[in-house]
Amino acid sequence: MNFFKSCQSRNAADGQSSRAEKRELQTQRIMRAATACFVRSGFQGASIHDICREAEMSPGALYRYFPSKEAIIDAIVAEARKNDVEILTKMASCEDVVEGIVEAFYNHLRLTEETGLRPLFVEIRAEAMRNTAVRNTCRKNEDNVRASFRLYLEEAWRDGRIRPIVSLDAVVTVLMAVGEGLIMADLPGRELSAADIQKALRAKISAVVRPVEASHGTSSLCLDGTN
Amino acid sequence: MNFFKSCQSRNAADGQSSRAEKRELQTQRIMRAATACFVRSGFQGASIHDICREAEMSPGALYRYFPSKEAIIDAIVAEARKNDVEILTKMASCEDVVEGIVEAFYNHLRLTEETGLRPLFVEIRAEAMRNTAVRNTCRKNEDNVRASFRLYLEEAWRDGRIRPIVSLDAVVTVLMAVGEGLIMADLPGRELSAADIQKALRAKISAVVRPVEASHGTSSLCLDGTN
DNA sequence: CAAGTGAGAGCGAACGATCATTCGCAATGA
DNA sequence: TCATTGCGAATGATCGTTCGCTCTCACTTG
Repeated sequence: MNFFKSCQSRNAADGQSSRAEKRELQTQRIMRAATACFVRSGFQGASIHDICREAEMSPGALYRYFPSKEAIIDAIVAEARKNDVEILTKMASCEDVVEGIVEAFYNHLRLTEETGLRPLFVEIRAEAMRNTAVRNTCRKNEDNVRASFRLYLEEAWRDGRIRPIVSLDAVVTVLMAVGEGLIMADLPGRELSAADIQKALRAKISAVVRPVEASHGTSSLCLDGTN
Repeated sequence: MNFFKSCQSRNAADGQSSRAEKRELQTQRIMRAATACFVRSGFQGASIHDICREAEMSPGALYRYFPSKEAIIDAIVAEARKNDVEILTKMASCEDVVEGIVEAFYNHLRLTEETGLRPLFVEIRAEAMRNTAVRNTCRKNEDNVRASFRLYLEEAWRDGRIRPIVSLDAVVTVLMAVGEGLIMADLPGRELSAADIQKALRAKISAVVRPVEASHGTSSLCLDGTN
């Protein structure tokens, strides 16, 4: 009943926003503002008033959409890694395992940089160390990524495309450490070419995963100058 | 004149504490307490009152030793990575490059876990993303580690013990990303054997660095079961 | 050696600022 | 008409920091 009522209200090719749509829009507006503030000052450093100023909204209005600051943080943490999905499905469609992983890492790194979300990701990691709710959300995200990696490697292994060097779980663990580390590492000031980093990554990953037909894996990687 | 006077006071084989020694002791006591609080609640989450309670000291007393909370944070950040030095010198004395690096990483990981300082390290990384002073201190520490790695690899390269796959800078960058990533990664709940991780690391590092006499590097690494 | 002295150390109440959150009320619109 | 939304002043709590005070003790002085 209520369900039908709320659905029938405005559903045609209607540019205007229904009640629920507007609510969704405002919620997103708050989350976008909060994200900007958290990037700038961290979870504890950013105040509700900061977020309100950024969202051009009063505290009273904001609290109509989120019951607490914690809830805003939780929502943002839950949404933070939604881009991982497409990066991982793109990876899964790549036959060459080494190249697939390298590109996934690189896309992950590039997207993090482009969206300016790097400080947020690190902040989330820090918060996950003490806040149980955040930790659980992170863990869930991580489990998904982990499973994707594992499935990807497992299939390639069954097809005889790769020959893993240790247990798949160990491989995945170190792989994910590399991915996280690239985000944490203080690259921006370092002035290192993307190609160099990709090359180093490629070598590293092919080592732990060992493609059987080393068509370009081992042989074409050239030894380079000092700088 | 004044200098000599202040120096001559108590300098023999004197078990008692001079003025300066006591001051140093109290400073360390505050830093220890602050570290505990920061691990528990983060830099912004831990209050001066928390630190005072932990240090069993009044706010007034604490402010005799540090001019501000910021100063405490700065001091802790500057001291946080002092253990890196011995890990790196230990590494430098290891002829086998791959083994040296693997062991350095592993010691780093183990020490971080044993001291319970993992949340602090992540917190520092997050703070470094926005706080300039913290970032500069981190950068300085990082430059030291970076230089150590580079020197280590460079010497081994000159001696013909390794054959780097890309520019040394790229190798070092990815190496450090792995090190950082291992700390960030949510390992504790994962129940993965240390040996497995070491093995995966070993393969990864030997790939990017390529020991010329692959005495045990490439050949002895066995392919393992799924789990 | 005894008495005196002053800088350093410690305390904890108190400060103004800021925090997350609430509430009464006005405006909106289905 | 009434549930929803927005507002912004107000709330009590807590924040980092200060201040006036007492006490301690290494050193100077007589």
